[in-house]
Amino acid sequence: MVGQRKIRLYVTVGQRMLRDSLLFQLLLNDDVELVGESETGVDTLNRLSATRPGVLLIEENLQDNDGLTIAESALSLQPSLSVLLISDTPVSTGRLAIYLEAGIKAVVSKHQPVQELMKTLLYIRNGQVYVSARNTAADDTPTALAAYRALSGREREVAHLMAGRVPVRDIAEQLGVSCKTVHSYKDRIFVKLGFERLPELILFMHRHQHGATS
Amino acid sequence: MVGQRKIRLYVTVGQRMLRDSLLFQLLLNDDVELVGESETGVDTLNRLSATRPGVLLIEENLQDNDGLTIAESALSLQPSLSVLLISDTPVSTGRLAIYLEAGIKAVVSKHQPVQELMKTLLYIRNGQVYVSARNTAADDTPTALAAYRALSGREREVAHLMAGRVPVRDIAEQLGVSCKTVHSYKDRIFVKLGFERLPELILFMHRHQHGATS
DNA sequence: CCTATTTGTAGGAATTTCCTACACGCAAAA
DNA sequence: TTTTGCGTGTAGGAAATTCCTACAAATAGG
Repeated sequence: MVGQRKIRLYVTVGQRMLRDSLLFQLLLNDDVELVGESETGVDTLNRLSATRPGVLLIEENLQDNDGLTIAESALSLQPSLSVLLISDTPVSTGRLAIYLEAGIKAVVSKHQPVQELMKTLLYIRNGQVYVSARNTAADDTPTALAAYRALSGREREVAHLMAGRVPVRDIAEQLGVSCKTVHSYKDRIFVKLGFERLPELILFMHRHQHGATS
Repeated sequence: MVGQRKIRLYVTVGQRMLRDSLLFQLLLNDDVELVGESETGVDTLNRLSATRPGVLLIEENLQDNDGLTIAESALSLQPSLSVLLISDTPVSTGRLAIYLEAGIKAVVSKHQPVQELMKTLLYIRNGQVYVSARNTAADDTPTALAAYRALSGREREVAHLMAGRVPVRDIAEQLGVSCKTVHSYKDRIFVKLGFERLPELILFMHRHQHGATS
């Protein structure tokens, strides 16, 4: 009962590289269904009625227009649309208020981690507004960090080894337990930290100096 | 014998969102070992000798400096370094020449697909220079597209269904073959198109109108 | 017409994912 | 203090996935 129906997603991001890497991330989630993508605002508006997205993920600064304007037009065309704006800079409370006023459901800045984007997307899927806890400063994985500190000894060992890309088999051997046990640790670690795939853990461990392999 | 030793990668990208999503991509490859990351050029230079990367992936336009300058400094500090520059705009032949002159191994623009980045990274890992085929215009998955057209009938059917997130089991049933067979198709499709994970296929199919699931 | 490759089909082994289980210890509640 | 309960170390099972290998029929090139 995580989420009811699929998220019909439309993505408007100018640069292909960012759009692609965002989409690769987002599409890993089964609930995300891509219904369209554009580089520009006008193109987005043109294709809106044909694609009928539930969520529009759109950059604030587009080549041809600004995202806010496009979002407003889109909302007038299709009021049920949930708009998630990606801003280039951290969002001040004042700006945020303006956005919300305009009917935008959430704003994520490019200075926030990608995971934030997915999280926000999941939140606003049903038309709810979502304001992330502290999106002003360089907050960063505060949740994950707290969770990490709460890991048990064994879990940390495994987390460390996994982040160093040590194969499960070797970890099991080193710790003198069965592979199954290692997998259990892995599962628990991922659940506790809220991660889905190895790169997330690697990156996290690296960033918190817990990952030094050698 | 795909690649000899691991790629010791240092990433300098200003915006967290882009950096993260690029890293998530790149770290999916076992051969990539992240040794450091920075948002700024000076920070990169400071940490260079401590991290000793083999490849420096750096944005052209940094907040504090321009990537080219930083790259040149980095190269004088550590001549064995392979620098991969990420430019904001498509790269003209002239600019490319200047970059190569400066000792940069390759340039990828943000208007190119992410896969291009990984491909390039793999190419330059051993110090070779890599100039992608046509990086001027909106080329785009020309390889994959050609490969797609060369898929056999059965393969296309499976590709289509998989892109629509139909479970393997259901595909097998629909086509009246065993799950194993479907997996074989899947493997072949991925090999032929040069993809690694489902989102790539989904995106590709979507972009070429082959993915419409009703 | 004959060899070489592609295509449709599938099996096996190793790994991974997702659950469930369960004893033990420590901590809070009674 | 005795009980109840949650977290931790440990592991098993089922299903799915990945990575190979196999092999006959179809087909394309000579």
